[in-house]
Amino acid sequence: MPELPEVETIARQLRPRLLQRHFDAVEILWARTVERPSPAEFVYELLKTSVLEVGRRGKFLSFNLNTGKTWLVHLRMTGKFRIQEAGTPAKDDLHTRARFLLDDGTRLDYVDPRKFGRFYLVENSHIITGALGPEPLSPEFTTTWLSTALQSHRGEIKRLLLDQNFLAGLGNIYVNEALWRAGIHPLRAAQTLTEAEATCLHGTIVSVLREGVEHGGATLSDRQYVYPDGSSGQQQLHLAVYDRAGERCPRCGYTLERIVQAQRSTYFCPICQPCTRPGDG
DNA sequence: CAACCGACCTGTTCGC
DNA sequence: TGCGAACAGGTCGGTT
Repeated sequence: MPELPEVETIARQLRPRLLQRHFDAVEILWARTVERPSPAEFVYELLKTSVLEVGRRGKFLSFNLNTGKTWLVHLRMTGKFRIQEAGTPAKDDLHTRARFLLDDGTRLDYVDPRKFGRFYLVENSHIITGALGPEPLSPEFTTTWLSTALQSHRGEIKRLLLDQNFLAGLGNIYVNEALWRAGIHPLRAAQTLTEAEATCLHGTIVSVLREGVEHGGATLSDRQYVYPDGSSGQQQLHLAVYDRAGERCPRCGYTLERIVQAQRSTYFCPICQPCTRPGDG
């Protein structure tokens, strides 16, 4: 499910539920969910600790613990958290991979059908997130930075924007949307973007992510819950191109196209996103 | 280096 | 209806 806006929404929902709470019980039902340390050590280290801070870095959720360690979660494709209120009959999901009992009686389930999501418990979050690129919604992500950074990359702009070590948090949905809004063809070589295009792209990356957060992220699959409290996002109603091959471009009315790039679907408008830069013919 | 590909997994949808 | 192929919001590691 999650790109930056979805992970941010999850963090915001979990924060008030987890701050100052202790873990009274921790169960790992699918061992490979815990990347490090071992599942047994993970359980041992988490038990009886409390949560001082809930945050996000790129697509990672982070929980700072009173032991000084940090629990990081990457949800990958299908990871989800679900809060089950104290005193209500707990519903079991076939795909629950880990369970946490909090000291207020709340149960926190980690559900992940495809088992791709990973937990990390580390002394310093930098061990896991240190190589990530800048946060697109932070002051360090500036037009100047983007414009300059693009110049040293010969590869396709879409692939580059999906690279978390270049910029942290964009995924397939928001990259497609940002490029469409900026009128930039996804196959363009990054370093061929003009300064004006880089400036525009910077603006669309920020706006598409901000809107995503404002709308509570995108919920693509209609089944089950998505967020810890059982709610869904609304950003999917505002997507112009993602998963819309064959439909009309909201801007010009031409038929949207799908191509495959780095083994992932790319959606774009061949009219609004010409494959050459302005003035090249 | 960059591009490519399989691996990791399960579920849903689409085409014949 | 059934069955296999393609596809899915992500990333890593090994090979050209």
